[in-house]
Amino acid sequence: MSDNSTANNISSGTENAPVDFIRAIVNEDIRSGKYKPEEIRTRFPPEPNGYLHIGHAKAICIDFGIAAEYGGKCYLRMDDTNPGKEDIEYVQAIEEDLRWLGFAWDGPTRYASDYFQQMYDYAVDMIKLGLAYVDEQSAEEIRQNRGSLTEPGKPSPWRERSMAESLDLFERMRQGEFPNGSKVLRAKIDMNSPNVHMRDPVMYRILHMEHHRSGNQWCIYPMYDWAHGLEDSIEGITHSFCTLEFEIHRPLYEWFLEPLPVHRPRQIEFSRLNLTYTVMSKRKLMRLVAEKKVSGWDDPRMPTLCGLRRRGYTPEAIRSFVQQLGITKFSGVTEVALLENCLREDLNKNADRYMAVLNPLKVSISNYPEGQIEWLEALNNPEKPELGSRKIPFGREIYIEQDDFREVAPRKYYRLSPGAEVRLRWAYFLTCQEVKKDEQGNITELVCTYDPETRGGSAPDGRRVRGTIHWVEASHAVAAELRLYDRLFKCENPDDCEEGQDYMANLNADSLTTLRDCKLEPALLELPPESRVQFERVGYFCSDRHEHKPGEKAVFNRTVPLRDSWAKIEKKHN
RNA sequence: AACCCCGUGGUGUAAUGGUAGCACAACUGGUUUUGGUCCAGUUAGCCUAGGUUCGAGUCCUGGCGGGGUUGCCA
Repeated sequence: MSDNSTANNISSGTENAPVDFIRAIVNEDIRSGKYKPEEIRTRFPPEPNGYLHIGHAKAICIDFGIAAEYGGKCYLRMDDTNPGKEDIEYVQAIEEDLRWLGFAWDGPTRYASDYFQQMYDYAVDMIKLGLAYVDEQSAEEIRQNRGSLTEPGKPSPWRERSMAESLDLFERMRQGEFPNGSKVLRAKIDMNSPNVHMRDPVMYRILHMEHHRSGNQWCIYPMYDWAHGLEDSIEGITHSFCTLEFEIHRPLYEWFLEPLPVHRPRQIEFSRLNLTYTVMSKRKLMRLVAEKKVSGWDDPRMPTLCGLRRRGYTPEAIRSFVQQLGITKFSGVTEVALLENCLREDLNKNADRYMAVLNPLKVSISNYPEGQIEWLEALNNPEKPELGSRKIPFGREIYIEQDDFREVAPRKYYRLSPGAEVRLRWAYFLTCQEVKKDEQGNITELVCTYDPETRGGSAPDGRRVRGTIHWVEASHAVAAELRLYDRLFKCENPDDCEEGQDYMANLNADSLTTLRDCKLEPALLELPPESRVQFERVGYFCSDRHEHKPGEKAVFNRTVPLRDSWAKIEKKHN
């Protein structure tokens, strides 16, 4: 994987970042001489049973970011120990999302399934050590005998069977002599432990099932607690980062490794990311897809990385967001506004500006020569004049935004109204002379005059106008489909709902508005898919990855609107 | 209910035991050929009660509050 050899030096922006508790631990391990900086090994260990989302991005930035900062290595390992749920489709999607986010793992993609033989051998050792036994209770019996949070468990009748018998049975489990669910290998720990995970946890279960990588080579599969620490150990991971729900598993993680002659990584837990107006669990996201509430895993309203990508989010914005989050053990909820701020910050600097009219209103300029088109110069990005300019056509008939005209202008309304003068961005001053309507009284067209002296947008006499509006010349306008996305849920916490309902009841019915009669300046049609741009005064948009066809069909997704202080003013006055 | 973890402005987070700071959000004002951006400013915080200490957000104990755990999932 030569393209993976580049260092992950895009960093998570840590130069001036405060030292969080995880980095403090790593620093201490280096200071004490336990590891040299370049020996630091981390891993990102997804289970290939779903798509990566913004919550994973936090883990990814921590895993890859910390390894990179110390000059260590970070591996990508598929935690594929449950063939019933996993699939190659997800492996490829995970790899693609990771690359898109900007991270390169060290070496090839690794698989827990590649370690099945070693794990099996160590399990045999555990039996020989008297630390594991084959149990023949049913799943139900095991559950019952585990006790509860308040009551101790009861030992299995098979708990004290001989080592030789367990060895024989375990070997035969592997050979496929027994049906699913008939036997398991269990660790012999403590049925009275207040930590229920220590009450003789299952290490192996029988699953006669084809695995997406190992095929039919195995019919017993290791459980997470037994497998994960070994995976980390085999790979020489020094610091194994995971989320808080695994905290209570840490004693087990350590218990399994302790008697074995193996390297012992340190597991460190941090709080997972929660976002307002968002659900994050795979199960909940899966249901949105299955019940067709969204168009798929990469629907631009989904918090999946592929969804955010299609929406127009940049990898830089996501990384910057994670860096600003910090790392703690406190389970809170982050406002999605912070993410959006990171996005706008990046896009403001890097997105070229264009003009697009979402809801067109036709304007005829009565004193502009009929049939004449002139090409005016417009800056691509006022934030970066060095990015140059482009030419946009201007003519007698143009479209402006319906919102930019009011027959009766409210106080502080700086846009067009009868008799009022505004500036057409990059073009001329315009004054509204006449309003045309149909029989129902709907405004169909405006007749205006322009001031030829104001070409480019400034008046030689020094007169000023308060408002500047965007526009698109009619004969060159490109028809486009624009998709305006809003938050998927209508309340901050989608799980906060009435008795008998669930998060599905909190879906925002207006999370998608499709506009099919939009008018774009011609250059936009030529942009390749996934071009991120700003439609001036409107918002940031991204040409759709799948449906936008350069030269043929313009389809843009609204990534995030521009801040709209006029909307605030108007709301306040109503 | 038992065990584990965690409590700093509205939100996310800083602060060798020594002046509680940053970002986002909200609100003011300024600049502006995007009602964008940018700039300046305002509001607002150590869960609580004791203890240790010259001095506690930080250390100890209790209380309260929140999260996690009771799959042959990860």
